[in-house]
Amino acid sequence: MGAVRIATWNVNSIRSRIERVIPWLERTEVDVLAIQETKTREDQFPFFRFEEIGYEVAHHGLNQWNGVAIASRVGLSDVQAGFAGAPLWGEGETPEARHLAATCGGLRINSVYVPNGRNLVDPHMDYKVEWLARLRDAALTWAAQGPTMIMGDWNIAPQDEDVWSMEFYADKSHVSPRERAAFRAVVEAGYADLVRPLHPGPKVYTYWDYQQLRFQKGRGMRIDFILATPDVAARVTGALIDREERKGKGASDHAPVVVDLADA
DNA sequence: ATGGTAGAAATTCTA
Repeated sequence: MGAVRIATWNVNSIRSRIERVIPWLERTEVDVLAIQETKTREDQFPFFRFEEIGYEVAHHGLNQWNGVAIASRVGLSDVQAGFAGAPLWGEGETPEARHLAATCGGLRINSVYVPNGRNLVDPHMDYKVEWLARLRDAALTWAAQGPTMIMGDWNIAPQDEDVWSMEFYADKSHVSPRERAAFRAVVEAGYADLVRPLHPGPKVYTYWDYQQLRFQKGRGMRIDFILATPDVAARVTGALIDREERKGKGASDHAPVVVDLADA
């Protein structure tokens, strides 16, 4: 496989964002895009818009919440929705669309949308930590099977420098020791952060709340990550957090994160 | 001025 450009992007509704996503794909020449928060059922996903510009798409969406997809122009096979052991949500044991895997260009691509813990004492926080623990178990298996990438919205800021104010987040979700330990455990299952070495902080963010002019004020969080096994990490030739896509009317609250990989 | 932003769907939930 030759050089490839891989990206992840929480689009916050694929239907409301499609007129940004399609031109962005064409402009940036991304070969594989992992998408999170499609917020749509299968029958409402705009498959044709991707197909008409040369991408195959796999999507996993159950309702108006969550939803993950992978678009690829370097092949897309062995699609798997959900990983083995993934917990169900709540008393109702509701399945949620938070993981999709496919093989693209010789790489095993995992698009993940980690649950939002909401706050430190919410039941969603226990669910989040459990979900990450089970992801870690799956990730350990994947790392032994071949070149693997796990990318998406992790809803965790692993380091203090990954938020605009630790004082603001001190008693909130995303920065707690539990969440950070759960993220670190996935990394320690055999993965590297492909972007941080090229774009160290502080003040490097991938998400800015829509409220309070957070983007304009530079008040963001780094919560979207591309992790990969060492064989993939050794191929990285460049990385970009595309802040331009956070600008203007109709932007997602997340920026796309992009890496370039050299020939295998 | 008791709000604030955005999206999906249904009069509220999620982030």
